[in-house]
Amino acid sequence: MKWQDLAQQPCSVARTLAVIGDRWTLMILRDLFLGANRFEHFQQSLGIPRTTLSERLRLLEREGVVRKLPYQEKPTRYKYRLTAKGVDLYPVLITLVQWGDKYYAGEAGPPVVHHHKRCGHDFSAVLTCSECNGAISPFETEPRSGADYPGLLEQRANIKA
Amino acid sequence: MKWQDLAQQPCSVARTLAVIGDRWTLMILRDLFLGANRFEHFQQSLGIPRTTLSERLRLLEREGVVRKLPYQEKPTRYKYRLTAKGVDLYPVLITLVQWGDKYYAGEAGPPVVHHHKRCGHDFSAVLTCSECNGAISPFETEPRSGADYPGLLEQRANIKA
DNA sequence: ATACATTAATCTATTTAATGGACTTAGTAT
DNA sequence: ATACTAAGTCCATTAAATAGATTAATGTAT
Repeated sequence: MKWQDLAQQPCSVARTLAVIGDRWTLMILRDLFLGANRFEHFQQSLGIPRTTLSERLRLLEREGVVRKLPYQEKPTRYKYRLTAKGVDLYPVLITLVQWGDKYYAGEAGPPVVHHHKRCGHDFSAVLTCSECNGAISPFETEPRSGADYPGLLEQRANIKA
Repeated sequence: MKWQDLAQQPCSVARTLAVIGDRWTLMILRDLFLGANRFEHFQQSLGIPRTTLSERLRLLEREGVVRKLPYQEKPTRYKYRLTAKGVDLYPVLITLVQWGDKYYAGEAGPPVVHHHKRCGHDFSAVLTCSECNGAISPFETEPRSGADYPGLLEQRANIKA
């Protein structure tokens, strides 16, 4: 099965990965969250091949994750800015960072720390429940089929331990 | 620049993506969190080429994200189980799901909802600050260079708006 | 004027990775 | 004996990634 076909599945992970589930794309998003916004910035910061960068930016723009904005005339040149939809990927990037910090930081500690300007402390992000505000542990949650997808999980449930 | 070289960078995003930053790998992790654990499960559930699946599982095992456990003798056959390190990827998967739910669920609503057994409600996950417990907005945070990486961000800071 | 510099790409040839299908191995069931 | 299962591996084909050169539209320095 080809990759693209997976994106047609009724699965929010698959659909999300069809847009951003690529190493370079996620690195571009990292740079965007750190303030980079121009083609040359991404290219130099990441060493990404120009063709690949061009193709990825086009996809992100088509999907409304970034928007091209002119920053000068004659010749008109564009920078890339995260849209609201793009900014909504912040939790994905933060959770990726934290896993890397925990398992791959080594002796030197995390290369980047995250500061919460509101409270004035360096923080780590904690997943909490929208309903009870308690911290979420994967052992206390379970996936359930959505209203319009009866039996979706049951299909996978005939899985032996 | 090749992919692998990026993983050498002092960046927790890059290092994390070197392990799990691949579409198939993240889909395999999705299946693991839904309870799948055998080679044939992943292959049939995802339609992934067997060579690719084999290679990805080997990498996940090598990195300690999953562990191979025998589930029968004669012939000995193995299933895959998330390690503690693997379970720690739960926040990544949940945030990916939620972004997909928000932007790609369509009319029918999310295909899967997440239930918090502890409080008895379907929930969405909210990122909160470990220090003040407030919800985290990307507009109220800033990245700072880690103690042993002075100037790391400043290198990227000569970026014009 | 001419040459050089910038920026954002694109074009092309080469290298690398993904894909699909058949095959293997060790055992069980008919 | 034959068929079947599970977890892979092997191999030929196809697609994607990569590196390097080139382009286009300007502006700046000599």
